[in-house]
Amino acid sequence: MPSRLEDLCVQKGLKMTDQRRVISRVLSNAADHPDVEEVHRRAAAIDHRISIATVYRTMRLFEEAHVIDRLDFGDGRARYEGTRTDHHHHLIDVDSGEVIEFTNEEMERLKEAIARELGYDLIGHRLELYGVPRNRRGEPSGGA
Amino acid sequence: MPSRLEDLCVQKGLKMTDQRRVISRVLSNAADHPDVEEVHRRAAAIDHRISIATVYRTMRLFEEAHVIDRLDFGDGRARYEGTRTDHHHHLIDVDSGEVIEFTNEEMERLKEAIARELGYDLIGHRLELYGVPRNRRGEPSGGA
DNA sequence: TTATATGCAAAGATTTTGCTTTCTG
DNA sequence: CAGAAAGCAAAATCTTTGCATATAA
Repeated sequence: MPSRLEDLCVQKGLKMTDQRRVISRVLSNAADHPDVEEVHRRAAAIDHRISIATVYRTMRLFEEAHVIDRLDFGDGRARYEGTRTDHHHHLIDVDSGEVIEFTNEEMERLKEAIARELGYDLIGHRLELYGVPRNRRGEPSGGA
Repeated sequence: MPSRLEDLCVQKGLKMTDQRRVISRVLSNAADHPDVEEVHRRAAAIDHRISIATVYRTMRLFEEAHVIDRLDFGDGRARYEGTRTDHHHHLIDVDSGEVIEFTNEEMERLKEAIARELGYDLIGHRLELYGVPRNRRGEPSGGA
């Protein structure tokens, strides 16, 4: 059975190879935000005939076709998630590294309003919040 | 005359070398968001006795001391700006690459509220809007 | 003086690319 | 079959680091 993202690829007219099917499946099943190395690891577990170069090339292709979204959590490498219909954002728990997704209608409205006010049409945006759990306390946020 | 950021460094107890003074000055005078290479270029124009390695080390030091903020506009390298008192964000003009800064009190409140609702204390955040000028036309804004 | 900073070049990490072979449509 | 994709390894970016020398406090 074709994965959700595989369907999306076909819909967009992408030529489908075994590798792309596997990567589609990995990303369709991912509940998290894997980086390229992790995608490659999971893909290779399904079918080892897949190189890291192909993963890189495929991620770029998928990104340009809007099949996936590239994320950036500030750690120097790209993370990915399958493109979704809901506009959502991420809160990164800096203690655990956990990523919490959230949606917020007011935020959507506000972003549009700000862009319009500045004379722009919004075509993209990125919001990440970095936080620490509220009931855990005492973390010194001091220097080095 | 010491630059604004040089004062900040001294205030934070950082040992001041000629290189750090020059970098402080470059960043104090920057109205944009230079990357490391650009900082090095400008610093070397003032005093060539400064290596790219020192710029990297100094940027990290300054960032950790909260003398500067690291930004990320999604192009794979870090950008910097002197730390300011106002919480501001960036709208990137994807046509020209120009970066427009803005502040928005409602946004500040909203972010805090969202984090609190999710059970977190906000310690950082990042918001970038990507837009195209509204009075320039012809760009098909199609896509998913 | 003594710990710290700098320069240089080598090493790391992530991502891209040239070229040959393989495969999709 | 023709043009596109994959694999592999080399290269390109951006950033960090080891070590000897120079410098701030």
